[in-house]
Amino acid sequence: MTTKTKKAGAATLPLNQILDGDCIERMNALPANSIDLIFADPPYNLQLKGDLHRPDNSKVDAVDNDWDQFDSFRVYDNFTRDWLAAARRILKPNGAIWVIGSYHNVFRMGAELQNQGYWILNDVVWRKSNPMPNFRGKRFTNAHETLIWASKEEASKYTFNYEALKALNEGVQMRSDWVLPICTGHERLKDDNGEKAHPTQKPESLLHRVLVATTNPGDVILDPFFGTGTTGAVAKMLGREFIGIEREEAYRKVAEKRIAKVRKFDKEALSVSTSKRAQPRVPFGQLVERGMLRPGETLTSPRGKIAKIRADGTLVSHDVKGSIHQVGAALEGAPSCNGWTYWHLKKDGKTVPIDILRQQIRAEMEERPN
Amino acid sequence: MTTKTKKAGAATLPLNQILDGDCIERMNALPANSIDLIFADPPYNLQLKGDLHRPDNSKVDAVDNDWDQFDSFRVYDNFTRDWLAAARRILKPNGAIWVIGSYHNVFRMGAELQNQGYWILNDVVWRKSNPMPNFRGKRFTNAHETLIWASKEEASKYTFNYEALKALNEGVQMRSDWVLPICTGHERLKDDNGEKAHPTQKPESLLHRVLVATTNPGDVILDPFFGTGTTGAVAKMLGREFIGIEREEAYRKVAEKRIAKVRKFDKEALSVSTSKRAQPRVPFGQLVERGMLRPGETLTSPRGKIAKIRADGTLVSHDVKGSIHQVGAALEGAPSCNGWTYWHLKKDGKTVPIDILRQQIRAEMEERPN
DNA sequence: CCCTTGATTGAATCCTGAG
DNA sequence: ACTCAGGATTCAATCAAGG
Repeated sequence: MTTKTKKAGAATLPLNQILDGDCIERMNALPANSIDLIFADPPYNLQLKGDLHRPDNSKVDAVDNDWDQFDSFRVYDNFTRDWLAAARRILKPNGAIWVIGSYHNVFRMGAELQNQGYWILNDVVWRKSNPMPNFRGKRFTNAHETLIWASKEEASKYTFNYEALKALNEGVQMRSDWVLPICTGHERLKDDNGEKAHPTQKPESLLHRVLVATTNPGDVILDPFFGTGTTGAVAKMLGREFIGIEREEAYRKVAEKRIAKVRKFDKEALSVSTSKRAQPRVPFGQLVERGMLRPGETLTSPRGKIAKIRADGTLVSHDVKGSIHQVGAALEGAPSCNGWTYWHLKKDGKTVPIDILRQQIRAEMEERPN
Repeated sequence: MTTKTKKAGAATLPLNQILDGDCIERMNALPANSIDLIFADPPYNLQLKGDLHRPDNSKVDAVDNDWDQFDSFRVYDNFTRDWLAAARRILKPNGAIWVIGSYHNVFRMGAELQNQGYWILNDVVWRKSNPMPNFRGKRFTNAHETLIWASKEEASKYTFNYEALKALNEGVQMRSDWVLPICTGHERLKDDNGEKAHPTQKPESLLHRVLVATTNPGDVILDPFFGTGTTGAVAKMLGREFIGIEREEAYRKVAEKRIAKVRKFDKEALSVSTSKRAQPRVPFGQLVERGMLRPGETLTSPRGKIAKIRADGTLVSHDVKGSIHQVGAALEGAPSCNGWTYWHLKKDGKTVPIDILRQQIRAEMEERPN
């Protein structure tokens, strides 16, 4: 993967680069509706305190009376409002965002996401398997951080690789609580003095799960608080494109060096389990046309209902006529019915769902795609 | 424990009673600085559209009660602001509050808590061991709810029974994520028709942990959204005083009957509250996410079969795709296969089963349980 | 009595493409 | 924008019934 640009409407995107400067200005300079996914790990209120200014630009002092505290929330809220608005503009209509935070800032981010019309899809808890203990024993060990996954708007057709995530979780659907270790050991980047290069480096396993779940290969992922580039490193591994924004030169340098060393996984490794929805549609009538089923033959349901196949690929059962789905639904008094799994036929003495015939056709299409 | 009143400054408190009517008016009628702890489970403002059916076509019994309907975020925010303000006035200076919610409302509650000068001590995640799945496969299983624990103000000397919680947790610090089952079975209260008496009854184990952690015997606990009285029932068991407020007569009746039956220090209830530790199940996908195995790497079987690892933790070998177990079984023509012992990798020149990687992760979990 | 099997259920912002 | 219809989609726990 090399640095390149990508056409997005009239303008181009600076792909696989780390932009310097203020993330709001940088995002405002990008074309609207051009980004597939944003991952954002913004600074927390506490860490911002030294930098905070009142709306009139006077410095906020460290006194913790109520007014000052409210004032600092207001400054943080303005900051949150502005970067979330800039992010929303550049997201594609079907784009989505992830934000991560702790109780210091995540409630304000979540409320502002909702206020701006983002549509929350899940809040996800990153449950740290090796958190820092609470040394003074005055509170519960702070053992998790919260992520919020939201689409640009309620109507967005967001990306979610359900089957891949289910595969990652040994065949049961992935839950909203993720147990993952914090970033330590050789993965934790050090600066020239051997100190940790960034105070809150996120583990690559976290980004791996986020990107496998909610992007596809080739998607463009933007991280406005790039830090030491975990998002970029994992995006590159997974065959995605990234755009990073980071105002601290020291972090940019570490990130560039880090990402240069990353190798992309090979193509076959990047394909993931897909759902049936992604497979080609096979009309039931095709089974009849192909002679796999004969008009006049009967199908049975698990509970003993019977229907007869007609030449046009519809079924008839007493006075009910229609598609395999409609007749199944009508006989069960159900709002809907998947006829492919509902109706069965006798084959070699065994009763099997007609879906196995569809699978045969799909296998053929796989071999000889048209 | 009987109904009684307690001197609180000039006024008295209606202890161990369920007050009817609006919780804001009722709280405003109580003396200031008189309550030790508030536990609040307000309406979540779920915004459900159509019906939802399970794959077997049964209909999900949704929370569609009038009390959960709000016209807009603005209306909900005003409601939240008013009841949180009323709650704060009646809390003692060293008092604290717990609120519980989901992503629909918890961010708005958290932000307003901060705005009003409450001091957040922890956000706590209730990880449900048996949540309702995501039936359509469109999102992550919504497997948790969030609690926020906050003191009345930053300077409050709040109650935290560190050692008791540590004991509850088999000798290690209690973390901010709690694994507890949802309320089902005989604990779930039924109405006269045998239907669930309340759509969102909380488990007693949850309240047990909250009250043991942050109150002492004799403390006064107020619940402004009392429902069927879980807070009151557990408070009574644990020798605390409670005040409930509930505007629905049906819920009040159920709660009164329930609490009358509760005996103090009910041993069985105590034993229910300590959740058994979950078996550490390690999905193969986690080895990939954690970088212990790389997508694209190959695994081998004892008899020389080869498979390649994909980014979602599945394997591919020629035209066979699936979990480590599925692919192993297919290649051997066997009905099943333990992929952990079947598949091997090269490590330090030796061929070893991938199970040693799982053992590594389990060892880590052993060291730092929970 | 035990064991197996099947039915039921839980705070849910739960479909999508063709016409 | 809309409607219509194909057809994809579930985990853990409790409890009752049957063997």
